[in-house]
Amino acid sequence: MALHESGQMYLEAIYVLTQKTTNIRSIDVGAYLGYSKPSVSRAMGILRNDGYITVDGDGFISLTEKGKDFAVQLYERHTVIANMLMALGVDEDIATEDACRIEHVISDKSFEAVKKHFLDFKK
Amino acid sequence: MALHESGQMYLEAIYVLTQKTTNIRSIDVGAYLGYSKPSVSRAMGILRNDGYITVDGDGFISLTEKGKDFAVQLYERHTVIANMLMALGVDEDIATEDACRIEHVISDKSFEAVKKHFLDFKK
DNA sequence: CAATCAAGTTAGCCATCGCTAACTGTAATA
DNA sequence: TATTACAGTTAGCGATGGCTAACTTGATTG
Repeated sequence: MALHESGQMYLEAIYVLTQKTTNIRSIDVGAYLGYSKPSVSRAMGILRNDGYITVDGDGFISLTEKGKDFAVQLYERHTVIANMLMALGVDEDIATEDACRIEHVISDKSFEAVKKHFLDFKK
Repeated sequence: MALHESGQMYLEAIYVLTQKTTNIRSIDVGAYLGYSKPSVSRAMGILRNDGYITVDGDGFISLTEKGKDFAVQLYERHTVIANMLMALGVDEDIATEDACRIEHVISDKSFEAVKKHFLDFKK
């Protein structure tokens, strides 16, 4: 099954946290996103069930190949969109919030077009 | 109450239809959006309740001042975002679909920044 | 050793927003 | 006039995805 928007948010959070620290657990994901334990628990069940993450006996979360591929793509979208907005003069916090929402709804084609333009624009 | 994303979609549809034809009814909105009669009926109830539209005895829908202001803003976002994507080489149908989703999630500040850049870029 | 705390899960509520089925009421038509 | 068609509404289902309350379980600590 394809990931819904909320699943993508959780996956990206896991990826970001994994870059900073090793040994990530559900509680850390919840703290990062500002969500309750049961919400995270359910989401982790779905991500695990769909093969995006694995969870070991101590509750530590790892991204599978599939999960990491997806998260890396999402995170690239996030950073490109946020950087583009900031380059146009938008404050970092607003650019980040907007990137968080736009990254889930923009098509591959539009994203690639925006990215290409932004790279040219920076020159 | 602030309009949710679906309410914004209905409002924009009403606005677009009103530009083309007068005497718009729920059935036309449903046909335009591809939604069922009950879905439109509920949405119209919410828009009417929140003061975005009025509905006369024959079921004809009119935008209130508040509704029109909102719809015009939304539609401007839609056209600017779609035109921008097309200017970057995205096909019209994809640009339109993406604009439909992005217009509901982008902040005022980011939209204004994108719009300004796009106007400069066109020169 | 008992009490407490931390992490996770289960059960179940609520809102949004699609849907179908089935009803009402009015207008057109055979 | 009786029937049919059309527009709208009501009732209620199902998915997503937040939440609280309350439980389990294991580790820590007084």
